[in-house]
Amino acid sequence: MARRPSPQTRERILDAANDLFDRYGVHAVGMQRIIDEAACGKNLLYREFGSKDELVVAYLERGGAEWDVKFARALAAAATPQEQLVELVRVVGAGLPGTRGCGLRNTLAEYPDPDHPVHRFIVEHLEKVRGRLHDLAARTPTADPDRLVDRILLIINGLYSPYTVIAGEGRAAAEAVLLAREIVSA
Amino acid sequence: MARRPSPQTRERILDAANDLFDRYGVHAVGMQRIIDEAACGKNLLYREFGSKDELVVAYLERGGAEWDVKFARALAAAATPQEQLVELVRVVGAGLPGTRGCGLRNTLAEYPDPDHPVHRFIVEHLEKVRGRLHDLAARTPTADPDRLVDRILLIINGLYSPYTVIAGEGRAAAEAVLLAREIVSA
DNA sequence: ATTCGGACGGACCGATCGGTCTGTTATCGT
DNA sequence: ACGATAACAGACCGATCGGTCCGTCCGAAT
Repeated sequence: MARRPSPQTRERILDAANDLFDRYGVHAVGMQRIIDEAACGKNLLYREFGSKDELVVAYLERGGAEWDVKFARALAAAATPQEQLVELVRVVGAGLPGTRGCGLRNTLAEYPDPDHPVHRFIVEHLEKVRGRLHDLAARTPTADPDRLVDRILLIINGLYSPYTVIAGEGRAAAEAVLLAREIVSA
Repeated sequence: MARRPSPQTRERILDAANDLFDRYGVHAVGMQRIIDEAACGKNLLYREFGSKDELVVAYLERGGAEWDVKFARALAAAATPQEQLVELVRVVGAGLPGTRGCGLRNTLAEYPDPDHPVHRFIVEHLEKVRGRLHDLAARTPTADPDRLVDRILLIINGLYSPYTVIAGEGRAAAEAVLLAREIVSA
């Protein structure tokens, strides 16, 4: 009959939101700014994403997918589970420059209300991450996989700290890999 | 002649701002909310603090002072520089429950613009922290104090991660102390 | 008792927030 | 060519943002 809805509009909007949320944080970015950046009508954005919260969740889903890529890359780059954990730390550190850290963790800080869907989504994702790390740790010769997970997460979370990200992420990233190597071989 | 300005009003306002900023983040808290909480007139707040940015800086100064207390406590609680570093990690971990992490680091994430006075203040403070850690590390028998500082900071920053703070800060705090102990005695 | 000035509440400012709705333009299928 | 519909722009909504300003009230010094 008539004009068909373009399937890539949703992606274009999400691209713009992703960039702005990553750079400035969720609360600091208004919907109009996203609309300007995406060069779309306000109607279109609210058709694709019913509310800002929904858009934020979509942004976080993409962030979670990026983490999956990191995880897969680390698994592929090393043979043993120990080396894979170290490689994961290396991948995280290598991904820091030019970013503001981890969108999921940064956004979690902006939504302290544990009942908020955005908060719940992030915690859920991070628990999944912990689960996958645990699976990996359980396949290492360590006597206490939980402890190994705690330590690796401590390092990764430390790398994602705003302080680390902004001041000298280079040194921290290198040191994190060395520390991770010692931890997994202990 | 007339009524004298009460010297504790400034503290009362700062108390309210401190509590709200700590709990919800800077961007999420409006001035009116602080005024309501402090039960003061809007005039008074803007006489004591010329703008929201100034109030935020005052809030961060108090956060910096709290860090100084933590540092002093760690120095007093142990004899050797190695043990003092471990103690510092322990103090940080012990201070986590019931908080949203570190106000300075959380606020840094909210002010990504490196030219903004709030951003600059935080980076300046954190560099001072690094300096004091370096002084401490230099008095340990380690061959590479810089590396030791990087590792301790990685742990502390990891503890202050929103993820650590919200999900299971107990395990992380205990593990951080153990890891710090291994690091300083390596 | 009068008066001076600080504390307070709130009206008010322009701008922006998230969100809704309408009108115009452009592109498609028939 | 025509008509249907998606995409776009923007007016508009109430609420809130940071910030200014004014009027009232009250406490203390004279």
